[in-house]
Amino acid sequence: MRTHSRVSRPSQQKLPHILRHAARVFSEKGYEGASIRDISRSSGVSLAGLYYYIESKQKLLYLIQIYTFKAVLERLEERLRGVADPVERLRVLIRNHLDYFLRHPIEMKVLSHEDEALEGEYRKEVLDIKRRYYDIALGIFEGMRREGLARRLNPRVAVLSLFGMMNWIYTWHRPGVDPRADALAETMVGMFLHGVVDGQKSLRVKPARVVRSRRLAAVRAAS
Amino acid sequence: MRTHSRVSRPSQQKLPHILRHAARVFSEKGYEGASIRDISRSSGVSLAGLYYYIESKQKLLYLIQIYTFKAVLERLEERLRGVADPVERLRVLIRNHLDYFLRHPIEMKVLSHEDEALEGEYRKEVLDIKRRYYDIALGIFEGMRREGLARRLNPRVAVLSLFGMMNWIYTWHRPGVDPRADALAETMVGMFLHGVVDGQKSLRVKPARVVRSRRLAAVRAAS
DNA sequence: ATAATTGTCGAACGAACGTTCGACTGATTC
DNA sequence: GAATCAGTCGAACGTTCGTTCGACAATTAT
Repeated sequence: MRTHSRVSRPSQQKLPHILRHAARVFSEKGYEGASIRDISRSSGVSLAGLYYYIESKQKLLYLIQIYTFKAVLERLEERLRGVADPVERLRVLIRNHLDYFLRHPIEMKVLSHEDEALEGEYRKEVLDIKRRYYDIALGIFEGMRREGLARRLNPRVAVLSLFGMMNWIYTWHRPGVDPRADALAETMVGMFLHGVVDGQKSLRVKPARVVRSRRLAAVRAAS
Repeated sequence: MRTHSRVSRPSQQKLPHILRHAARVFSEKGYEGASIRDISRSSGVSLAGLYYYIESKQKLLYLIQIYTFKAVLERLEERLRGVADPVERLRVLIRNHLDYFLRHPIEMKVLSHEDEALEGEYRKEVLDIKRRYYDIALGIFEGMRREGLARRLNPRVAVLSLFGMMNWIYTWHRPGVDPRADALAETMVGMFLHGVVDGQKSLRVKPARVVRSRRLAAVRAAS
C-alpha cells in the first residue's frame, strides 16, 4: 500500500492531485458540463491514465463531495465537543462552516452546487452525511428553544434559512472585496440571532425614530 | 400527439409550451445534463421542429431566465410603488420573491441554479436584470440604515445573505410539508429583521434567562 | 535473470450530443 | 390552379462524450 515509488512526478500521491484538478474543473463548468478530457488536460494525466485511479466520472465527484463534507462534519463535531451553551454551539457551527467554505471555495462550490448530480449509492452516502449535519444544526436550534432563547419559529425553516445564507456565499463572495471568514461568521451569527434591526441602542441615540421602531415591534409581535 | 395540438388555433401558443417543458427538463437534469432530445420528448415536438421556434439551446435557457426574472422584477417594482417605509418595502420584496418562487418553482430553480450556464450577450442581459434587482434590495437596506433602523452591518453582506436565504429554498422546500409563501415570507421577514432570538417577551416570561440574554447582547455589541 | 506488478498512454469504441437539411403537409393568396 | 407560406419532421451531419483495450516501460519480487 505505502510503496515508496519513485516516478517522474514530484507529487507523492496522484489521486489527490487529480481530485484537486477535477474539483476545479467541476466548479468552473459544472459536473455535466465538464468532460473527463478537461480533467485530463488540467491535471496533466492522460485520458486513459485517469481510469487507473478512478473508475468513473461519478466516482470522481463522489470522492470530492464525500472528502469535503466529511472534513467539514468532523471538524464541526470536534469543535463542538465540550461546548454546551446552544448559542455558543451555533456560533461554532457558523464559524466552522464559513471558515471551511472560504478556505476551500472550489470544493465547497462543487458540494453545494452539484447536489443532484450523483446517483444511486453514491448519492445516498452523501445525503447521509448531509442529514447528520442538518440534525446537528436542528439540535442546536431546538436547544436554544428549550432554554427559551429562540423565538417560536419553524425550526426546519430557521435552520435551512441559515444554511441558505451560508451556502449561497459561493455565488457572490470575492476574496479581497468581501469580509474574511471570521468577520463574515460574526456578521452572520449576529444576523441569524438578532436580525439587522437595531436593538436598544438606536432608541437612545435617535429618539426621533422611537415611534417608528415601536410600530415595528408591534407589527412583529402580531405576526 | 393526443394533446390539443390540432391546427384549430394559431400556434402562437407553442413557444410557451416548449419553454414550459424545457424549464422542467432543465430543472430536473440541469442545463448541461439536459439534451434537446429530452425536451423534444417531453414537449411532444420533434427534434427538428423545435428549431423552428428557437435557434439554439442557449436561447432556450435565455428565454426562460429572462421571462422569469423580468416577471419577478416587474411585479416587485409594481408592488413597491407608493411604499415609502423601508421596512415595509423590505417586507414587500421578500413577500414578492417568495410568492413568485413558490408559484413558479421550476422556473425559479432554473434561474437560481443555472446562473453560469449562459454566455456572451445572453449572460450579460440576465446579469443586468440581476443587478437592478440587487440594487433595489441594497437601496431598501440603506434606506433602513438612513432611518437608524438597521444595525451597522455590511450592506452587501446583509442583502446577499437575504438572497441566499430566499434562493436556497429550491433545494429544500416541499409543498405540503413546508409553509406556504405567505407564512414563509413572514418567517423570513422576522428572521431577517429581528433574528431567531427572543426579544422582550422571554425576559418577562422567563427571568432566569435574563443573564444569558444580556451576555449575548454584550457580545453582540462588542463585535 | 526472470517473472510479476504497477503505472501510463495512444487509439479506438459505440453512444449521445446540438444542429441542419430537404421534403412534405395543409392552408392562404393571387 | 399555381404559387406562396408557416409549420413539421425523419434522417443525417460532424463532433464530443465516457469508457475500454492492448501495448509498453519501469519497478519490485522471486
